Amino acid sequence: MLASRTATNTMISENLTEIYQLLFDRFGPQHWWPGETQFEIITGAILTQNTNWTNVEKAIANLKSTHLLTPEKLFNLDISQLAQLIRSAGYYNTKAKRLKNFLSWLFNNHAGQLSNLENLDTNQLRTELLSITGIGRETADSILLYAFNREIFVVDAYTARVAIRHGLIGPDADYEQLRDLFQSNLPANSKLFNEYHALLVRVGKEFCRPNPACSNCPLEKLSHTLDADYF
DNA sequence: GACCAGGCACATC
DNA sequence: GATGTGCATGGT
Repeated sequence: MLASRTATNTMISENLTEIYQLLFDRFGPQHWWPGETQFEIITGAILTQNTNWTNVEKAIANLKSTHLLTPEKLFNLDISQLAQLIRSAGYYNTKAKRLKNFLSWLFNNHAGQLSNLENLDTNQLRTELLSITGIGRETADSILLYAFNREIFVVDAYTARVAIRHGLIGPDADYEQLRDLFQSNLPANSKLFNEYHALLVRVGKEFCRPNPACSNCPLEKLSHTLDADYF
């Protein structure tokens, strides 16, 4: 049992490495997360929930052009004004509240300083982020990886689709099982996790779509690709 | 006009 | 615990 389990895990590691190489060879570095500051990355992570990134870019451009993209400025900004500035990102009333929730937590618990969060260990920071209404697992993990360079693998709809379609995990895997798949079978390296997740989003957008089946996908060469019965 | 996009909380069963 | 629904803009 132990031997077969070890062999299986080794195969998964090899498959994950092969996938990474195929994606990186095709697409090259993705330069994620797009954002000049830690706070811009965090803001983008909340604004991009179930939303196309181009819509988020417009909202962030508004916050930048009005010189409001700092924790202090947004914390003091009227929520209805914030909602209007981020309108293009969709769900703008909901997301204005969520940004405010994050900022209230930051100011009430950490003196409004992102630098104070660097002192928290990854598990504690993750737990605290998840306690904020409007910050779920993907958003928390995006913040941990892309804003704080923590060794957390971000799971999203693309990650799940690629992993399930290529037989790396069963079709009913939940978020934490998917995160564990990558974190337990890859070296704990935030640079690798950063690039890997970005590449999965890239291949998911361009090829690994629900329908029709992919064509000319860089992962066609994988030997363990399943028929697309799961989607 | 339909469908999709780098989710999440909440109600209901 | 699983399932359904509201939230909303902008591109294809």
